[in-house]
Amino acid sequence: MLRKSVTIQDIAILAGVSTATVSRALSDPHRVAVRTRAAVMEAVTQTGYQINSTARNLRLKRTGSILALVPDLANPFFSEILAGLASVLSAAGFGLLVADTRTEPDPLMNLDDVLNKGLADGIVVFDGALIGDVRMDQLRVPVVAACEWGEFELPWVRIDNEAAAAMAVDHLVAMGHRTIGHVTGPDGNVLTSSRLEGTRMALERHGIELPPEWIIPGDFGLASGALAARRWLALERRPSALFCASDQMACGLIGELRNNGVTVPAELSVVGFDDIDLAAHLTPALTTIRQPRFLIGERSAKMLTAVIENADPWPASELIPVELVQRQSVAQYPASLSLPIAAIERDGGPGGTRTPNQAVMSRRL
Amino acid sequence: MLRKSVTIQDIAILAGVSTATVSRALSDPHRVAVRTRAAVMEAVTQTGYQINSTARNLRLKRTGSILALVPDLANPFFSEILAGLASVLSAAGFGLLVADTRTEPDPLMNLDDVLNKGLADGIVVFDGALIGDVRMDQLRVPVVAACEWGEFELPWVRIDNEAAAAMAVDHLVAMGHRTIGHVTGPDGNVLTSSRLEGTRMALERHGIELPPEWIIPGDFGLASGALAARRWLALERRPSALFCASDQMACGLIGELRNNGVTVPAELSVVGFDDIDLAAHLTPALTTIRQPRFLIGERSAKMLTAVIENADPWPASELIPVELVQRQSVAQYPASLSLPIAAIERDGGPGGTRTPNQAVMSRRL
DNA sequence: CTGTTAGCGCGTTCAA
DNA sequence: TTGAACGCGCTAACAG
Repeated sequence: MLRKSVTIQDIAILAGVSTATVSRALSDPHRVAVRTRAAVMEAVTQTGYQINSTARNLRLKRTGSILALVPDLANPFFSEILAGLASVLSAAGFGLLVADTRTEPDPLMNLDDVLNKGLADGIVVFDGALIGDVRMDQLRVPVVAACEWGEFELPWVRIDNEAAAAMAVDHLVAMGHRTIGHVTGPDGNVLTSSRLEGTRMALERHGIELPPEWIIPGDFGLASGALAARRWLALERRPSALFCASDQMACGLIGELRNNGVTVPAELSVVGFDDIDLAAHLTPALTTIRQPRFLIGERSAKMLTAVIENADPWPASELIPVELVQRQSVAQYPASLSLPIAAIERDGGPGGTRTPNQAVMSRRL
Repeated sequence: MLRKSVTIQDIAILAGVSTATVSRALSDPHRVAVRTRAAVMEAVTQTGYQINSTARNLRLKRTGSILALVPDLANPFFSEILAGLASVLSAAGFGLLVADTRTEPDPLMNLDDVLNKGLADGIVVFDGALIGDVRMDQLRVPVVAACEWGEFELPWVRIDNEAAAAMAVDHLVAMGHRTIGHVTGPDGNVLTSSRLEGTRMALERHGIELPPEWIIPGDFGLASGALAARRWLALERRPSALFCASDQMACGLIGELRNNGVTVPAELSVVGFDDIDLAAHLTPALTTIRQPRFLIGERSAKMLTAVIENADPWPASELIPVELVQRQSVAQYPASLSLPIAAIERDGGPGGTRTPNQAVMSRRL
């Protein structure tokens, strides 16, 4: 397997030059005479020489890779972000190292260690829960916080969760709903609180009450969506619309409702969050808030490489814009309007569920 | 940011010993006197020393990480496999480097290069399409092929796609279906052909015809499932069951059918492939072939680390067992039997759709 | 434009 | 049980 590796020395001898020249010919070709360069290249192709990046990195005092710290690698939410990361990193000559913060050697092992172990030239952290108690003042490498965030001081890339939640609520209000509930994420999560807060504030702005029993606890997962459905069914007074803090929960919710003979959006309108691939292919297709995940990955990577290369110590954080994707899980309220025919009879024109995005977006305050 | 890093030298001076002793105290503690070991450890904690893995790797002639070559990082199918890989790799002290073979610097850049660039101590390749024309005889590091495979000589970890397809078909036959179609993966894919072949052979074994028009082309994606639904609807003579080569297609299919007023499983039984998370939460919950993705990752990693550490040149390839997960997208045929009461009347016992796995498994030849 | 020299930080002989 | 010395393969001064 491991054939004796050919080094820069071998090339030097073969090409009749010094190792320094070989190094230059490889890293900065135009700083070497054409003839010698040719000789070097000849030797390289002839031997199949491959530069030893470990030695190079040692000399350069770098590692050549950046590390993504993900709370759950198996969660598809992150895969597209990783793709975004990889696309800019590989273009910039960095490798992408991934680690699951929940599975690590010791789960939750001293994060300070991971951050300072010198495994990477920079780190993207997706797990806000972990960052809380890290001493930011003595980080060895630049760190960017993506998606989640907390009270720590760190450049970040994320969406405006409160504004996004407000977008969902505004849409439901624009569609005529006045009784709106919210299915939340897990307790203690920043995303949970900010989306709930956004929901609260938007409702308040519209002068709409949010009774505590309409705040249904979830955990972003499918199963908790199904649970939420049962909570909703058990309600004495039910809201006509539910804004779920994740698409997965919306899926679970809609499925369980159907199992109980409740039709979405006829009997309940639902808005999700994320715009996972499946959202467009559910029945009904899910109206949701789209997070540009690939873009989040790209921006995080760009930010990190900028810090590393320019030594720009403090890059500007970025708020990634989200958008409302209207599909078919939200109906006009009262229900009669959701039937095109009824809508025509009443409004004298095609209203109902198929309004194009812009129409509704512009109704926002 | 980058504070002057403390090296083994600093520790040596601080502890009043030589660098060699420090090195030993760290890598092989019991080969050093208790007192000196304590002194070293003291100096280590005092300074916050972190071993420089680049230097270590250079000395040890390794990189400390293994590389996963994935055709599409954004595809959630791989995320769980990556989690499996990461879990055993990090336990074994390796880092997990990921690269998207379609996005790489030059998409599809010379694979020989990637494989031999010396970026990793071992490689897991998930993209069978890439391996085809690599010269296996001069690989610098061990390579394991996962999931996909071709005609090349390489240790692999995968499921038996033909047997898995047969499992799906056998189940449908056991449920009374005699007209069964298949929605395929993309052209030219090994998975596509093996699953189709498995379907073919199983049907033949049961003496059931497979008319060409019941082989509906797909590409594993959601949209192609919806397309397949329209193909099925347009059929003059329709099969009573469809085996889809991926869950995503099954989702798209079921959704589009519902849009057209066709109910699954009442009017069409559907079996998927993969058992993605959502499968259990669709309506109807999807009966499917479960691929243990996390396990596939784990086994690939174990195989690779075994080769690297033991220098076992040729580990035994592994066939990962799959299982049929029965849920609600398959009905007894003829349709009347799908009602439990009818089943009881006829069989004198609880048959129907809820038969435990084993019952069906054992019906296989 | 090119060669010489000196490390990057570590593990590991070989003696003591 | 420990220390001195060497070198993994490469790049960055500094001469020439």
